[in-house]
Amino acid sequence: MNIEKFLQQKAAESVEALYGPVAESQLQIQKTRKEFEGDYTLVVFPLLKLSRKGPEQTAQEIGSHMVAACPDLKGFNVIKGFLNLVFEDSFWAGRFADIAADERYGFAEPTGRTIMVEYSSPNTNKPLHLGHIRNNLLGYSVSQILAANGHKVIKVNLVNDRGIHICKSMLAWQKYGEGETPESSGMKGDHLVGKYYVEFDKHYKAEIKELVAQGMPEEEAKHRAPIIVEAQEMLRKWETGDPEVRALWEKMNGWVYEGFDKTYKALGVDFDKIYYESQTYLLGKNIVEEGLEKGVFFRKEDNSVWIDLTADGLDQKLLLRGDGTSVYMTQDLGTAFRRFEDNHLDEMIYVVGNEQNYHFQVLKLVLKKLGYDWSDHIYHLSYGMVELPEGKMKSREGTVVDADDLIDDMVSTAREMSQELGKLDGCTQEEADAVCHMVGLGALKYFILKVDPKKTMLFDPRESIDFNGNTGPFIQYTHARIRSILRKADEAGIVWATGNVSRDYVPEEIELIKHLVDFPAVVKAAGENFSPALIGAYVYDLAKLFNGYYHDHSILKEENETVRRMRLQLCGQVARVIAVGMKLLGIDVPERM
RNA sequence: GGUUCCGUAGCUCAGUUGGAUAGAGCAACAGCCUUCUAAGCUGUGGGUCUUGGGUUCGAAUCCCAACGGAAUCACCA
Repeated sequence: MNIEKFLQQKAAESVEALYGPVAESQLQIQKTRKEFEGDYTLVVFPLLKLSRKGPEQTAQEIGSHMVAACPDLKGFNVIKGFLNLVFEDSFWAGRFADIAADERYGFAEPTGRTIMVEYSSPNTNKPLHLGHIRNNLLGYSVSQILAANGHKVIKVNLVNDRGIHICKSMLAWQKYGEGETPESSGMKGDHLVGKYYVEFDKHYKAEIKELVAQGMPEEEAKHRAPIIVEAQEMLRKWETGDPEVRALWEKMNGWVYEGFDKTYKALGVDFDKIYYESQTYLLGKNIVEEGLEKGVFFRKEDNSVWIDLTADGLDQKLLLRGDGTSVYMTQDLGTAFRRFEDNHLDEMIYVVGNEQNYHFQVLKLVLKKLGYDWSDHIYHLSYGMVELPEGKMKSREGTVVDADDLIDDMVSTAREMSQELGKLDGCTQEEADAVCHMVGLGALKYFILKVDPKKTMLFDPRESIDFNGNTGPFIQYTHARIRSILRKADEAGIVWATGNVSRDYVPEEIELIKHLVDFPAVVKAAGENFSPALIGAYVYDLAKLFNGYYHDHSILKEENETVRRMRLQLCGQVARVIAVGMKLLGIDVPERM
């Protein structure tokens, strides 16, 4: 049951009885701000035309009528044009009982809708960095949130495993690698391959410089440098299926996948299906044919195929090269088509950085012009870049924050902090390791996910990510403290999960129950807005509320048995909602820390 | 130059379809551990919501303009 809707209904009845018919949009119910007394507030300004009275008097009349008509309401007060309504404690006791009885609290009923979420989508020529971390965490979290909203979610990863950039790493390894392998070097496979990508670039730049010194224009040198010519030759060989090149490609990609798997595992993300571009890059040509037949596309003299989007405020866009080979857009048209056909998707979500806004705008528009209705069900979850204080991260300039390094740093910081505080002294090494990983990753994930996805965010490597304040560890710590209380209650043989409970609440308890009541609406909003940040803010507020309560009221030491039981149950539900909420962010919470 | 997005405290960020005196955290300062975990709690200071117009009972939020920043406008993916 939605309390806002319930109150809106009650308000409508009262307003109609007092002043006549009223539109739903006129009845604005919102939570009462905490500096005023009350639970929910009706804004009466929009109703003044109906009542033909001043705000104060209108609010008084509606308030009196509502309280008289609804036994759950204890009273009301009016400040300016705001009617603040107060519920009986018994009402909140009822809501709390509902929550406790609902084993799937926060999860919506199945909708029957199938949604595919594509995220991660790395290149196999270099290791993952902080930008990929944001992508992965967002994609995974949004998938969890959509699933909680009752949708069937298919998580997919489209690996960009072919193309000139891959050949660059391969060629450099062939020329300068001297047979180096992950085993022989002790390097993680993706890092080893990345090393040769950088190596290529070094030699390439040196060759360009030399050619320019010999008098060649720079633009020409970029195309004529021997090493790039060789890389392009390698790509041609790859495309014709040259066994030697293919074998090298498979070997080096294998190293990269092994490396990626470790990073994915450390991040706690996974996929239901992995696509490889080497298998999908030929898709889409039939769509190009179709577009030509329908007259939506056109062919230029050089045989290349285009679509003219100038009437839509965009440019002309290439869809197929003159030699008949495909481009990025061709493949994306093909894969989108294939995915909707094969999976009967209701929605397709691409978690891709905002640098590709234009691409997705074009993709949707092209499909629309071809007459595919499902183009409306493509959504580009466009997230902002992660910037460093110096600006954008650039792989080739070495100004990237490496994903594995960052994860390791976070875990070791968590370990240092735990040792300093003596938190894990009683634990086995295994338990301690697990908690440090949980906390370190919790700090990282929360740091990333608490920011609105669409906004550019800043990461300063010189300032380590916080473990105090509005952070993942703060929330994890709150959970651990609650679990500790419940553990002690059980150890002391206190029966708290069943039996009579007090309904005599302190204000902080009402606040906690009110906050718990909001959870399903927050999950819904997070799903509709594809925003884990909403969940993050909610869970943080809940933890903060609880910590204040914990500080001021004893739980285990409460002598009145029914009060103590009520408090323990409240703790139990707070811990549960924290755990579920964090799970939607892909963050685990510990039993102790 | 065209298109899109952004501009809130010293810093990092919240601010639900327009609603009450714009909120957190960090940093700074002052307190609270013989009491369920101090990764916690309480308090103080800190704001022309970039600027200027407009819409209205009411604007950080909507509209227009200016200024500042980012992305993109590839036969790369």
